[in-house]
Amino acid sequence: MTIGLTNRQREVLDFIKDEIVRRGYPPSFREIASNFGIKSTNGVKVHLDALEKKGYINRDPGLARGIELTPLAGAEDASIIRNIRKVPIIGRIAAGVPILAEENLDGYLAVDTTFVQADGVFALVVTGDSMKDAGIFHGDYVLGKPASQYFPGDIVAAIIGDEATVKRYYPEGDRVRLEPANPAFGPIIVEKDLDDFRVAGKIVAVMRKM
Amino acid sequence: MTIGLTNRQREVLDFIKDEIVRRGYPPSFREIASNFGIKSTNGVKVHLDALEKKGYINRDPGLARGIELTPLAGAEDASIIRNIRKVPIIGRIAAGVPILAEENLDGYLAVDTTFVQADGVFALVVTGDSMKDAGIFHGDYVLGKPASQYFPGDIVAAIIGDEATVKRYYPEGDRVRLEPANPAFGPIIVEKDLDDFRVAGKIVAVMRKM
DNA sequence: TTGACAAGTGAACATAAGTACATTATATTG
DNA sequence: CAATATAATGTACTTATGTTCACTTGTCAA
Repeated sequence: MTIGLTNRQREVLDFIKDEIVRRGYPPSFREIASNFGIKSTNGVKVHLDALEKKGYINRDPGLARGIELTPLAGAEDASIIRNIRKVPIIGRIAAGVPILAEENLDGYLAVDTTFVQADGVFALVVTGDSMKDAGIFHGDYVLGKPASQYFPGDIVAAIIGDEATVKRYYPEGDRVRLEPANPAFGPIIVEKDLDDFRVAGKIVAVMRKM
Repeated sequence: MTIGLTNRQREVLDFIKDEIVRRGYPPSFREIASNFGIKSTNGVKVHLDALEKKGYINRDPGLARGIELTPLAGAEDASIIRNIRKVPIIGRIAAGVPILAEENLDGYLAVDTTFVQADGVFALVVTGDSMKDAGIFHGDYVLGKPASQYFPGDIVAAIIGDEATVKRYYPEGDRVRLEPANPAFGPIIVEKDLDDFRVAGKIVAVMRKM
């Protein structure tokens, strides 16, 4: 058995999905057959059996139009909404407005609640490889969670002027040392009470597209 | 005719909606009947005829489970969940079943479609730090996408026996070298055609909870 | 107190839809 | 070349599902 789907199986699965979206219920064997020019319902059955064995659909034997899509097939049922948070993506940071202000937003990222429980979490796209050794690369999304207090060694998203940067946080008297995790970079030292400096949140998750 | 819906008609409509959400396809006459303790399919038919006449559903005569909800019935717009995929999390891998078989599943992870477009993508929790230098740590979720072909240097999820491992893929004749990204670990060499070895997918995303 | 409507029973029926099995064709691969 | 996987055909069959019709019961308003 092919591990993935054969071309034909994929075509059949796509047709089923389209029909469900279009009509609200799955097609019958004969409808599938006629769509593909297949002249025997058994030709269809073989495909559906394969799709079921491979975990893309579920069927109750004998049930008319009883094709159930599994999440594998990209079925999105409403139950999913419960474990989802929409997290604002912070883009360019405008001066003088709160970080989560609309001007700064660059869309939303849907995130499973295993990654964020709290409100107020935001996402940021990392630029540069200064946190490489902490497994945070250029282009990664990081999720930041605002906290009332930050501890030495925390990886935080800090706003300096109109730029956000991700670094390790080390308070040092009335200054803060922002330490990269990459020997090729040096630390940034800033005055704690500087007007255009603030820590926006502690990094609680990293997400990378490859 | 009552202008709005009678209580009974509303109940029936709600049941139909629930069933569609729950199973992905509408109930049959007899399923509706049995849910309400109605002993004749005709009892159901009268309700459905009324619902259709009042514009809450559409039906194709004679069609099994051919109930279509109209916008009047509150066929909610799914746009909130349009950009979300549920991805199955592979846990322990049972022998002799496809990797995505139910036995292997350990729940689902909701993922933004910026991270996965294709179907068939699965998630895996990484064990060990053998891919540390590639920014993949112990405990990270990785998303794997089955492909028809894998190229040298691809980071892949490979199944060896009942274990999944994430490594760089290097084909070498009739063998495959699975190369870690951590000098503390050595490569794994396996026969390509070994029964209990297969490449399950190419890693397309990494997600880390911190 | 009649009529209209909602809600339902029960049985017979027609057809839509899934199942089973034997058989064919065409690639691919060792 | 034999073996295997994929993708079908065709027929017969079973069962799931929708339809029709005659009849009942209860409620409510004219």
